[in-house]
Amino acid sequence: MAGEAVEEQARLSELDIEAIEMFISFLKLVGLPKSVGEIYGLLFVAPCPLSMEDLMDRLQISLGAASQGLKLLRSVGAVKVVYAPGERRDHYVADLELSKFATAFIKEELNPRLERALQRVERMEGFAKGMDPKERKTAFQRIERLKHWMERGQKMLPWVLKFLVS
Amino acid sequence: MAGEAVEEQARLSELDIEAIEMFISFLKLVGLPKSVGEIYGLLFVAPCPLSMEDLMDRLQISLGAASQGLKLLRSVGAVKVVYAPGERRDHYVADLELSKFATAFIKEELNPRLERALQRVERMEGFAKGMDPKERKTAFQRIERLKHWMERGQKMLPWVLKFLVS
DNA sequence: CATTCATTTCATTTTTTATTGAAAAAATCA
DNA sequence: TGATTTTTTCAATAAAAAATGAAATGAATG
Repeated sequence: MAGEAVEEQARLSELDIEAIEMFISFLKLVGLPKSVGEIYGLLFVAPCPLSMEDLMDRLQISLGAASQGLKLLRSVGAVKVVYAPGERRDHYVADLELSKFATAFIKEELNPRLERALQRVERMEGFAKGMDPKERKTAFQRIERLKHWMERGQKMLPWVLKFLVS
Repeated sequence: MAGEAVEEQARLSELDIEAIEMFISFLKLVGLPKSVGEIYGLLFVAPCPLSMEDLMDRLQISLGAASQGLKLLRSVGAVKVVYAPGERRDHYVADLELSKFATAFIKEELNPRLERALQRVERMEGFAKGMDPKERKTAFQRIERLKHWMERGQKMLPWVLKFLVS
């Protein structure tokens, strides 16, 4: 009980910083907050599993941010728990398969929107039927174009997925 | 000077609302604010060109939001100005080519990040060289994986673009 | 099973982003 | 040109999103 838990300086290497900045930037693209990018970036280049406290100390983020960020990353499969024998704390490693983010984005963001959009298009066609002739024609043309785009999107997605999932 | 400019009720049809909601949802995906989705959605189904005031009245958005939203939409080519003879105000129509949004996103968001990322990867390789043997190996493996992914992304983009641009 | 340590949850605060509207600038018209 | 209308800009405000940290929950240890 003598050696006190002196606050570790917990520095980040230049390599760490590059990785972190890179992932902040890319994950923002799919709507993920900075803290998630930080966590994943650090884990991506970490030579060994890190505990939540390691992450908090080195990234200077709060308990809540660390816990929530890890939860999210686990939920998309981008981070795995590693049971370190003799250690009380859970330790985490990055799953290096970056397609995890893309597939999660497609499943959680894109596909639901596409589905809702298809329902909308049907409703829109219903509304367009009740318009007067001249306007109806252009309305249908435009709705048709929307449909065309959704179909195109739905055709492209599986292809993109196949391309992404190594 | 008798007939006063009584505030128009400026209702939105059910069709308008479906279109607006749909575009709010999709454009948010590429980082565009709600007001931009509203404007484009309304123009997309409008049977005739609308003025900025039309948009403000019907969408209940401010002058600033209308002006800035139109500016952005024009800048990506998603909205065109139509000169209505005898009319003082500019009128706007939607360019129905939805790929405009995708290409703008790729040019303005994706590509710049990819370029920065490639520079980062080079720097990271430099840093990794100065690490001790055991850590160096894994570091290089991971950086290699990043490179692999960027290349894959860069290969896929032109293909996606070709697919999108009808 | 009681205590300690680790993690999650969530109300609050902070930060970021979007919207507003008044003032400036630009365009139109007589 | 000068009066008037339209559009842009931007500082202030409002709204949305993210981060914080204290309290609740859940595990591990002895």
